[in-house]
Amino acid sequence: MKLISAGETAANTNNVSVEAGEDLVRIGEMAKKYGVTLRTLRFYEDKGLLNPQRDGSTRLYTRRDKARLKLILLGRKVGFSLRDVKQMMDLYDPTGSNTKQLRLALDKSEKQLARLQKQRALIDDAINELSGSMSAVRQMLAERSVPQASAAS
Amino acid sequence: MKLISAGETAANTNNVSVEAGEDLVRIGEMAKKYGVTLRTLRFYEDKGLLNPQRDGSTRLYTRRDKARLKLILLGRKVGFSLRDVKQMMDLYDPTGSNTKQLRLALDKSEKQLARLQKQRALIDDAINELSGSMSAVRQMLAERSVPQASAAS
DNA sequence: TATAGAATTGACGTAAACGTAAAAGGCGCA
DNA sequence: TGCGCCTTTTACGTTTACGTCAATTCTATA
Repeated sequence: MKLISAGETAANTNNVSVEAGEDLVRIGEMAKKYGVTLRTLRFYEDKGLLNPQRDGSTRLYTRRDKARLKLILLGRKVGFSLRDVKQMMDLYDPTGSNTKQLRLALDKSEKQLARLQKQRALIDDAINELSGSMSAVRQMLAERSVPQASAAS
Repeated sequence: MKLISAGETAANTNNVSVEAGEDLVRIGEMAKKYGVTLRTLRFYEDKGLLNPQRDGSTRLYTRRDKARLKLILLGRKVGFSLRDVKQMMDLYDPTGSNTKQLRLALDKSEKQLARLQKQRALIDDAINELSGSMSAVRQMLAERSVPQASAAS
């Protein structure tokens, strides 16, 4: 219902990867490929973690975006917040040695490792506490189901 | 600025525990005693987990409330939600054997234990993954700081 | 060309456990 | 009588990572 010049139409329609073997994918394929939802990809973009190209309004993800997404997912897996991930990725400079980025990543990793170990300890505590009260409860239930032979000791 | 009968005033003022050795405490003391905030106590009450008496509008916590609060805190410590805690406490019947309550508690505990163990496994994974990438990063930084004698393998 | 299937932006909703004012009432004490 | 402290209720704010519509537009295909 909108008139578009033939040139534009020809350039944008159909064949998605026309410029090079750039291997561009749209959001649906991207989501499927990495097991995330469309919402997630848009959210990451909104937070400045991804920057897909656009064909008109359609997002086109390059292999650069794929690499970044992999990093994001790894980061999330080990418990980094998206802020942390962004902060680390923002330091990436394709022309430099990225020493600063690596140092930051190492620094954050050490802290996160400490957090994880603390969490582990907390969970262990909880497990122990819970196991303890569970056997107490089992005790009570057992005594209750055998009301005979009680009274002493 | 509001007229209150002398009787009421005499009955409500000053000495808080006048009825018996009931050992009633107000919210401030209660909070201090258990290391929680006022907001938390009111929140728990709002959620039906606590039911302090009232002296006018002032909350007065009995030892029953203290026992319940201890349970709540224990529950939170081992990872139960307030909903879970409430569900279990709601089954408490001071006249019965509470078998149902114990069974429910045991059931929930088993599930929670499973969750905790799963979490522990996840954290272990994360720790391993993180340690791995940390040593990789350390590698890169080490190579970078010794740029001499490079080129071959 | 009609229609189903993607994709877009925008915006409110969710979960959990409180935090944080705001405005006001009641208490003892000097 | 004024001050300061404790307490009350009400209600919106916080955090994180999205979920879930809704209204539209685009695109491919039959």
